[in-house]
Amino acid sequence: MGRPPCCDNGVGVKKGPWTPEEDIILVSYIQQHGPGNWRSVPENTGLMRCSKSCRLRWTNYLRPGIKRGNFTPHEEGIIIHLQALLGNKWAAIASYLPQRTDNDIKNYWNTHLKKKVKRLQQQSQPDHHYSYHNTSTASNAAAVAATSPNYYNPSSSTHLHNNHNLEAMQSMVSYPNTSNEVTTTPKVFQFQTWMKPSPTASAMAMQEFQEEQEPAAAMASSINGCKDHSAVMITSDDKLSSSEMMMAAMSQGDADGRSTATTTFSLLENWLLDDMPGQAAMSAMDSFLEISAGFCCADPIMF
DNA sequence: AATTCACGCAACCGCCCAGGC
DNA sequence: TGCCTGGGCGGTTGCGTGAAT
Repeated sequence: MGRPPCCDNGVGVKKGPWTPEEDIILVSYIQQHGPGNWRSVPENTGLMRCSKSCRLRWTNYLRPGIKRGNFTPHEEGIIIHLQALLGNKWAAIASYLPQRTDNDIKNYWNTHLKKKVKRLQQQSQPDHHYSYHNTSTASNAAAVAATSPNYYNPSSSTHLHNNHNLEAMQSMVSYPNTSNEVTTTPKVFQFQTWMKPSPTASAMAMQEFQEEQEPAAAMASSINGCKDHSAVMITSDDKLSSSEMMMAAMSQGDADGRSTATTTFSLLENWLLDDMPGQAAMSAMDSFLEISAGFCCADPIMF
């Protein structure tokens, strides 16, 4: 027999949409006391809400820095790709899109991207010899992707598959994660996986994003989106997390080309090495640089 | 203009996990 | 060691809104 829901005991616990007044009360309380200890929030504020409801309202709606709606093709690409790699680990995916909430990403996936990916999988099926036993699982999607000739161009990417280096990197992933970020997979391994061939559907989806827009408009959108993103990062008074810098760097790299490659790369280094202590970081860096030497000259990263 | 339908999103529900005792 | 509790997460629901008929 499980524990009763936290809100079960509350006769008179309010449900449904939050009012602006409730929002103000919650925000002002958190501004004074900080987030956390959610149990005490309804007690101390007089809000007739359960603690979970308060936490959700804060994390999904009221928290500063949240970007809502209008997912860019860039963000869609990240979501599709990470969903294929990680499955429905929305919190983990959200950690790569710092301005988005897991709930937002989950909703967007369920309402937009899932259909799109599914449709593209169906479209691509006649063209392939692969049998999709269960394309709903991330592992299968990734497995299919790993052998997909439609997406993966061996001639341009063989340098990304230096087994020696990849093994060296994988051997380091057991170090404790000292970062506060929510990660289910150490960053080095994530990045290594990221550089691997992507799921067929993901690749096709992203191809479709490009095709859906006029090339010039797509380029403008991409650049504007990236620059907006970067502008937010640069002008923000908040201290940037490494993952934020990572995303900004990747955006900037796309927009500005190789001129920012060096800067971008140092940001990538910082982001990757967040996970690791000194000696391991240096060791990882050596391996990473061997791979990245090829990466810099490879086809543009897909986002 | 009224009704129906589809979609998007905020919020809830229930399970799981980690930490404290 | 086991229980209790709070917090986190993913799945699902239900309402509001706009499009279609």
